[in-house]
Amino acid sequence: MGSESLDKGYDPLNIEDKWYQYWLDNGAFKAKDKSDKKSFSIVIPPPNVTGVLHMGHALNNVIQDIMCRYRRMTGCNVLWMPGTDHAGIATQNVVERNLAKKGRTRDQLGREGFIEEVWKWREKSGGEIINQLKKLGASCDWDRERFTMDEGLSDAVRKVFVRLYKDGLIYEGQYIINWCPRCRTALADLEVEHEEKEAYLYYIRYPFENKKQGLTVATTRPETLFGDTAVAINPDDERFKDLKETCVMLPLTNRIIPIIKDHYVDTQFGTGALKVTPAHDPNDFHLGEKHGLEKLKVIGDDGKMLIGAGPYEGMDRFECRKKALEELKEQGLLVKKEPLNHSVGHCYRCRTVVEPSISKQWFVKVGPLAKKASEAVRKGRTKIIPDTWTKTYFEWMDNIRDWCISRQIWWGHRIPVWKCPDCNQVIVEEKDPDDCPSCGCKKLVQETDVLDTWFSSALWPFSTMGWPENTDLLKTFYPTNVLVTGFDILFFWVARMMMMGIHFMDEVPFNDVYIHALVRDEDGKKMSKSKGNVINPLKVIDEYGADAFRFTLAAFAAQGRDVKMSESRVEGYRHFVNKLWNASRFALMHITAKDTRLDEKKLSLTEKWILSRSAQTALAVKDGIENYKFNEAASAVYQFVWHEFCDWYLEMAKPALYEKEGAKKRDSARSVLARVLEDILLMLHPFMPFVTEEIFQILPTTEGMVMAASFPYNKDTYDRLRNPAVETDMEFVFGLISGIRNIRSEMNIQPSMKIKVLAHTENEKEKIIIAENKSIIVNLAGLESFFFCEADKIPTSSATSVTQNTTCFVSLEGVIDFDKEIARLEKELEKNTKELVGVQKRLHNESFLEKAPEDVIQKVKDLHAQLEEVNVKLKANLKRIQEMK
RNA sequence: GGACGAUUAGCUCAGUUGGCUAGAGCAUCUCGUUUACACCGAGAGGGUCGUAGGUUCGAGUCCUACAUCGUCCA
Repeated sequence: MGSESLDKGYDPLNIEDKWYQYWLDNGAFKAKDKSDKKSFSIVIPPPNVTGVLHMGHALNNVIQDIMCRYRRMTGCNVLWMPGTDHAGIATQNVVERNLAKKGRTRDQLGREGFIEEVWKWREKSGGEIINQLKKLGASCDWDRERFTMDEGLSDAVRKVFVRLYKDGLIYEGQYIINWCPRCRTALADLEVEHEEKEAYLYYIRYPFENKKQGLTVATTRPETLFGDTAVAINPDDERFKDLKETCVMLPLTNRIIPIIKDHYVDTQFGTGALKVTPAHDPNDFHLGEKHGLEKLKVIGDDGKMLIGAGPYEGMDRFECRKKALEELKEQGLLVKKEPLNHSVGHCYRCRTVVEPSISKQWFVKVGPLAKKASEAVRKGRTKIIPDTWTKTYFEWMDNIRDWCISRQIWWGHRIPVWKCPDCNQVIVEEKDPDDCPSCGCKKLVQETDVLDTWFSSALWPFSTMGWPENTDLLKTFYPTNVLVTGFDILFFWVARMMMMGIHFMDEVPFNDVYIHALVRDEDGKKMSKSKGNVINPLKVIDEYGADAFRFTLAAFAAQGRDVKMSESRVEGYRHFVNKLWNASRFALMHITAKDTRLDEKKLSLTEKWILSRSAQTALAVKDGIENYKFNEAASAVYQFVWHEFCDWYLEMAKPALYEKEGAKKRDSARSVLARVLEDILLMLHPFMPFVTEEIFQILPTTEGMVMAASFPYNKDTYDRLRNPAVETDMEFVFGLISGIRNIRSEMNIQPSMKIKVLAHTENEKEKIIIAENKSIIVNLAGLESFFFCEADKIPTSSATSVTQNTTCFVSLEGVIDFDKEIARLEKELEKNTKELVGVQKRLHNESFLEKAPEDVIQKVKDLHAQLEEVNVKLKANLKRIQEMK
C-alpha cells in the first residue's frame, strides 16, 4: 500500500486520511468484549454535541490516544469508548437561536415539536466534533459510540434517578437556587461563574416609624429592597446598643419590617445594618429560615420585577435599580454611594447575570455519596495525578452542598416523577405509570423539568458499557484504567462520576485520574473568542500535519504546567517529522528485504552503541507514557532520533553502507539501520501515528501495520542491548571528533580542507578505541590523515585538543595563528582550572569526606583525577605554543 | 479574604529521593550546499536558577518570610 519512492519532503496531505481509513477498515481500533489479553480502558470525556474541536479537546484526546496506542502495542485489549454529551442548555440555546432566525420560538412549536427540532439538528450538524477527533488520529472504538440521550443511556439515567429517590438521596424542595433569567432555568452552584466587577455600594436609609432617623443599610443591589422582610443587626454592635425601635419602614413601599438581631451580621461591613431579602440572596435565605421571615419573591423568572415592586412591576431588574435609586435620592433616603469591587455570578452558558431566587427544585443529597467518593481517593483506590489536585478534590468533597439537578428546559432527560392531581400522590418509577396507584386516577401529570446534563454524564463510565445489564464489556473494562481530563471539570464531572460509580457499581469508575493542563496562547492567556487569540486545531493540522501537532502537544504537556501553544512551535516539530522522513528516505536507499538478520555478536562499537541508545530510549518512552510524563517521553525520543541516530549514527555508518569497508560490514550496517529505524517508528507511533505508519509500510524489512506491532521494549532485549561501557567508549570518540572540529571552526579551516592530525596517549584502552574507530574519526572530523605519535615526536606548529588522556595535534603548518591558539587554550585552561579548584575544595573538606556517601566521594575523586590530567596537558600545550611564537 | 501553582539563557520550557561542571528547543553569531534532509550540517556565545534568611559536608532542588504573576473557591 506504500508509495514507490519517498518525496524529498514529507507532505501529510492525503497520507493521514489514507491511513486512518486503513486502520478503520482493518478494525484496528476495536476492543473485544471478552479476551484473554490484559485489558486497558478509557472513556472519552464526551464533548458537547454542539462543540467544535478546540485546543483543550486536542490535548485531552492526544494524550488518551498516545496511551491507547501504546497499550495496544504492549499487547493489551484496549477499549477507548467514544461519544458525545447532549449538553442540555447549550444545545437548546443553539436550536432556539436557529429558530429565532426564522422568526419562531420554542413555545410556538410546543415541547414535542421542539424536541423533534433538536433531534433534527443533531442529525444534521450535531457531533461534527467526532469527525474532527478523527482528523487528530484518535483511535476510539467508533462502533461503540454513545450519546447521553440514546435509549440505553436514558434508561440508565431513569434507573439511577428512581433508585436514588427510593434510597432517599433525591428530594424536591423550595430553596434558593441560581436562576438564569435568559436560559430560564435553575443552575447548580458550580454552573455559576463569579467575576470581579466594579460597582457601587449604596447606603440607603430605612426610616423608623416616626419617620425620624432610621437605620442605614448598605447594598449593591437596591432593586432587591422590595423583597426585604427584615433589617438585621449584630446584638454586640456598640452602635446599636441604645436602639429602642423594633421596626423600620421599607422605602418606596408602605411596608413595615422588623429589626432582627443576629451574630451573623458583619459589624465591619457597611453600616452594620443588613437588609434581609430571603427570596433573593442565599445568606439572607438562611437568616430568614432561622428567624421565620417571609420570603417575598420580587424578581420574576424573566428578570422582570414582580408585583411586590409596586410601581416598578414589569420593569427589568437593572432598569428598576436605576429608577429606584433616582426615587430614593429624591426622597432623601439615598445617603451616599461608594465604589466597590465585588464578584457577580454569571451563567456559565450565556454570561447573563444570575439571579439568586427561591424556587421549587429537585436536589441530590450528596453528603453520603461524597463521603464514599472522598474515601476512595483517601484509600488510594483512585489516584489523582498530579497529586496536587487531590487536595482540591477533598476540599470540595468535604464541603459539598446539595446538588440542584432540575432544569427548566425541554432538551434533556425528563424527570420520571408523576403527580396525581386528585390525591397528590407522588409516583417515581422507571416505567411510565398509567394510573395513580393510590386512587386510580388516570390523569397523572409528569414533572416538566429535565435533569442536569451532568447527571447523565456522571453515569458515563458504566452507562456506556451497557449498565444496568451486567455485560461482558463491563466485566472486562470496568473500572477503567484512567480518566484524562482538564481540571475545569474535576468537580462537574469527575467527582460526580466517582459518587455514582461507587454507589451503583460498588467500585470506583477509574484507577487513575490524570489531570492535564490548560492550553493557552503563546502569552499564557486563556484562549477565548472574545480575545481573538483562539488557534483552531484543524487549521493547524491542515497546515502542519496532525503528527507535528500531536508531538507539539505531547512535548509541552508537562505535569502541572499549562501548555502555551503557538504555530511556530508546531512548525518546529514539523521539522522533526521531516527529519524522520528524510532519515527514512536515506535508509530506504540501502535497506533491502533481506536485511532483517542482526548478528549481535559481530557488531562494531558504533552499532553496539546505537542499539544500546535505542534500547535506553525505548525504556524512557515506556516510563514516560506509563507515568503520565508525556513530555519526557517525547523529548527522549526526539533527542535520540535527531541527535544520536541522525547526527551521529547515520554519519558514522555511511562508509560501511557505501560498501567502502566490504560487503560484510555493509550488511551488518544495513541490518542495524533497519532494526533501529524500525524501533524508532515503533516508539514514535503513539505520538506520530500517520508518518510512522507510512514509513513502516514502505520499509521492506517490516510486515503488517505499525499500529499492530509490538512496542520495542522488553526486559530481555533491554538487558542484552543496553551497554553503558560501550556508551562511555563512544563518548570518548565523540570527544575526539568534537575537539578537532572545534579547532577547525575556531581557526577558520574550511570544511572542504582536509587536515592532518596526530594523536598521543599513554592509555592502552584509548589506543585501542582510536585504532578501531580511526575511519570514523577521519570521516567525521574531515581528516587527511590520522596517526599516533610518540611523546618525543610531537609536531611543533599545531593546535591541540585534550580528550581524557589523549591529545590530538592538529597540524596547521603555515596557517597557524599563534595568538588565536594561545587565547583558545587559555580559555579552556581557565574553565578547567575553575572546575578543578571547586573539586579540590570539596576533597579538602573533611566533613564532606566524613559525611558524604562513598559513591559520591569516589565520583568526585575520579573527576578530580580527570580534571588534573587535562590540566597538566593543557598547560604543557600552552607552554609549547608560547615558546613557538 | 482562603487555597493552589509559577518565577531557571533573549523567548518557551526540562531538571527524579538534595551530589550539577544547571540542560533542551527556538532565537543570535561564525563557517559551510560533503549525493537523506537548508524543514540541513559543524562550531560558538549566552544563566550569582525572583529576593532575603535558614537546614546541610553540599541547595535550582528542602524549610520560613517577602515580592511579582496566574488560577480556583468564597
